[in-house]
Amino acid sequence: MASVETKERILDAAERLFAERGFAGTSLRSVTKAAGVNLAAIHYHFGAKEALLREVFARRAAPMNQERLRRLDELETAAQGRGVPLESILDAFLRPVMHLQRDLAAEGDVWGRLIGRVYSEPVDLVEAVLKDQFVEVSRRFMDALSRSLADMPPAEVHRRMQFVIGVLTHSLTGLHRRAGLPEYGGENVDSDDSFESMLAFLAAGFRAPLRSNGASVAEEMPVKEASEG
Amino acid sequence: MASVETKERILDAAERLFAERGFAGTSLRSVTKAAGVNLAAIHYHFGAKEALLREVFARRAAPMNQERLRRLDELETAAQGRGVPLESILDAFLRPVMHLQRDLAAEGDVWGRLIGRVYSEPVDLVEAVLKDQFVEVSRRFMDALSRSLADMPPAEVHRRMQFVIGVLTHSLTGLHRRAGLPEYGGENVDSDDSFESMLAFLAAGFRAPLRSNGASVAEEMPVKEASEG
DNA sequence: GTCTATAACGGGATAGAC
DNA sequence: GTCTATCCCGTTATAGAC
Repeated sequence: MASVETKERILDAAERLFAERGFAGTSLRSVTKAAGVNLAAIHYHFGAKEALLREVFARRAAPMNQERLRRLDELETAAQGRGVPLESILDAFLRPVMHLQRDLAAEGDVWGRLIGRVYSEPVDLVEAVLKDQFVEVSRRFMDALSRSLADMPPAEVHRRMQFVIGVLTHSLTGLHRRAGLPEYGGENVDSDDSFESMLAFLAAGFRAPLRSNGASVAEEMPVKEASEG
Repeated sequence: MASVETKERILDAAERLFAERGFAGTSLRSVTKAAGVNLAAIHYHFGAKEALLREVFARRAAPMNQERLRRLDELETAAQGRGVPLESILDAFLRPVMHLQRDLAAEGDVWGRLIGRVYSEPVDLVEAVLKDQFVEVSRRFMDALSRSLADMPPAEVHRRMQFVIGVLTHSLTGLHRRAGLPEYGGENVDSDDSFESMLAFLAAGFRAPLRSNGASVAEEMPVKEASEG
């Protein structure tokens, strides 16, 4: 009876601490302290630290990704094989994250920061904990994008999808709210305006034609006048 | 004499380990082992773990940011107050990172991964270690962008600049090379093609008009029929 | 299911010889 | 400048009482 409460209190506390300090930076003792439980309770319920992170993450990610796939299914059914519009695909990918982030933030939760942070944990940890949650979503959305953007090589679609994920995770960490420059306004990342802005940015970026292979990293930048070095 | 060598060996080893495992996940003992030096040598040369991170980061970031500012100066001089084109500003911001990343990667260095990772360290650490390196660059580029995009509110410019940073840092971590789906090609993030793709994506995204305030996060997504793309 | 107690180890930092 | 040795604390994980 109290076991369920205990388990959820541990999950809540761990979610917050992992989000704020990362995996290595969070001690199990700090979790027990924040949750008001005993150290042994964590090992009883989860077995080990890494398994705790796995459950913390899966608790939110699983329903979120189901919702993403549900929306994509709906779009593809409606499209009847004609290819789903890019904006709709991106919307189906991004909106469930934002919904969940917003709803949980209202309860004081920090899922948004966690998902952003977990992406930058050491690779081994990510593969052990996070990868399973995203394999299907990645494949399904990549396929949908490739069909929608038939002119774009799959490798390029994949690359641009990584840009989308970069924008998403960086926004979710909300780091710039404090690390950014205050004079330009501490806008909330999860506001509706911000989501619309993100969607417009990403859709336009995704559609950008590849430039006529002009400059390369090796060349200098295209400054006309001023000399350079 | 050997002191300089020792100090640089420590910096090199610490750069690699911080990049791979993060700050909290890296022990000073692991650094000494990788560098082949004594534990006390780190405290002699740097004083404390956080100061070591600061020096590791500043060693690369300082010249990189000077180069960014030099390029921006050049552009603004050439523009004679007429406003620098968006693409050139983004180029000046992004290319020095890519140059440095590519040059160091050729020596087996991992600066790219470090800069990507450091951005996702706990906020307090970022403010203590990283913020100083970027205050001037942020202000200068924000000003240039706001002048170039005179129609866009500064808060929106700031928001979109965060999107740029999200794409940049996520690309630099190179995480998707392993966590992504292998069948779509393990493209190198630092290839010239990838840089051109990023620049085209970001410039187009930055120019995207704000949508006519149609949907909001609270509303449902805009599935009409199945029409167009 | 929850507790106390402790094992077994690794962490950052420092003193002081050389 | 570089070393050894050590302090002192925190870490994960487990054993076993209740």
